[in-house]
Amino acid sequence: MAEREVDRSVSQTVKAQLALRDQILSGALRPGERISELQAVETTGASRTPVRMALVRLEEEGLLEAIPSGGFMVKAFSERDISDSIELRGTLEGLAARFAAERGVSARELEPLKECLAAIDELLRQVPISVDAFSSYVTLNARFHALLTELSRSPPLIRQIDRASALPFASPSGFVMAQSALPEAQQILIIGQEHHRVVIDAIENREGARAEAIMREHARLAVRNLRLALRNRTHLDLLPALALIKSATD
Amino acid sequence: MAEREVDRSVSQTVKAQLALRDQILSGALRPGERISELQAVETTGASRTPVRMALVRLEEEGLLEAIPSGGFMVKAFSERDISDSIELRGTLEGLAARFAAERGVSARELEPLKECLAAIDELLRQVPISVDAFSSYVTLNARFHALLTELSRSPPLIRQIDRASALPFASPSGFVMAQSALPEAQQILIIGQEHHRVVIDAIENREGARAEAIMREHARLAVRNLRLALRNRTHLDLLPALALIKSATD
DNA sequence: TGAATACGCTGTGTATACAATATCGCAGGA
DNA sequence: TCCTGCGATATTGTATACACAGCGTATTCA
Repeated sequence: MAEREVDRSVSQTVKAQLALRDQILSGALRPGERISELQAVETTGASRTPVRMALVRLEEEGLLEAIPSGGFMVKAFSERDISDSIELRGTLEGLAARFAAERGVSARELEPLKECLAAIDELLRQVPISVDAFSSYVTLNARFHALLTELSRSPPLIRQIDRASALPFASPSGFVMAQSALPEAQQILIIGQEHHRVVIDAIENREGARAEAIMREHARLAVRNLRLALRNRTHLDLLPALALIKSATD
Repeated sequence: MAEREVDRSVSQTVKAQLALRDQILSGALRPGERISELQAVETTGASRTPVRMALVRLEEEGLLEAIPSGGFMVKAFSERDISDSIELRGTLEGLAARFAAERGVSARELEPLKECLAAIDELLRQVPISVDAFSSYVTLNARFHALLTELSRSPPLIRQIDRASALPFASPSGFVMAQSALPEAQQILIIGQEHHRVVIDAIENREGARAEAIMREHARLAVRNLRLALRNRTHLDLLPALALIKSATD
């Protein structure tokens, strides 16, 4: 134990998990690289048990992959893996929107969504949008998606959506940031906001099919834009999560 | 250590996980019941570290729930949780079928699916179906769904479908067994088989939307039948997985 | 007699020691 | 020179010990 000071305010497992995730997302650990427990113990300061725990959790999140002979490696993603993940989440959110519409949502429950919508409207009034406003947009957008998911009132579905969003590039914030690299960024944000407006309207009028369709379109748009952004890799370093893309895209 | 003989042929973690899952699914552990590590150590014969590992994995599978103050409890499911889980998997499989259709599948890749289909046809020729044949049907059906999922060639999607099928009542075998309790069981199996036939046809003709629609319908049918089966709880003990349903369905 | 405090026990989180296995390198023989 | 086998080393899997926290109970004081 010696002089290693232990921070008791937060569990060692969580601490190790966060530290490891940072290392992966920041690119300190390259995709495909094997990650050894001992090495992780040194860099995180926790001991082997919590580190192992953290590694297992990160595997579940999808950031790591178990090596059959033992140990873990940083997972590498192809461009298609990423677009599939986004479309996957869109499909799940579509189902959530349909559940919300079919099961009925009170005006009171819809209130936070509408507030979110209005706040984003306010932000988008700026042309061009400032860096600060964009950052607020990312937060509000994530909040909107989370609230929408909750409306489904289906714990199994919510759980699954959370898992699908665990990969940084598949999270609402992730793909908004990817799109921001495009010159048409502002236009894209405005279209996205239009989708948000439509889905609320569809849920209010209990039109399940329409609510579902618009969320899927929302995701498909994101996929198209991500492809564009990857073509002209200009400001792509904006999105550290993309460090996970394997260099040799197949 | 003393006289505890250790089985080295399979990892202790896996052994503990299987033993615990058996206990949960067999109903030895009631839903909502707290499960203590020490108790699990005694019943599984493994030591605390692998047991903890197994508990974490079972939590990820969705069978257990972490208690904030520490420890785990057996998760309880409402009837709606179960039908949502089935519909969720249907939606995911629909996406897989669409991917398969849109991305194209060679005749060679479709071969195993068709063999599966033919084998099931053979089984269904018996009227009424024997217990043995039914058991073969369950296996073949699971195989069909797994093969179909593979055809999507989308690792993220396959991964998600696997997770969605982890809960026993959400797996292909699970809901087939639930439906078997109904008097119209034979008829239901025949309709299901028709769905299988259509999805292969749609994939062959690259009709993504049709392939997707039929898989969703497939799941919706299962949900309807599950509801029926739960109404007249006659042979419901056929499905041990349903031990997880909380007694007071909300 | 009731309430409050203290003590003890059960159980989890963490650390570390030990055992088993896989991989890599080196040496010897074909 | 290449292949194979054996050994050493490194790393994971497993077991257990220790510490701290939460909770229940019992005892004492008002």
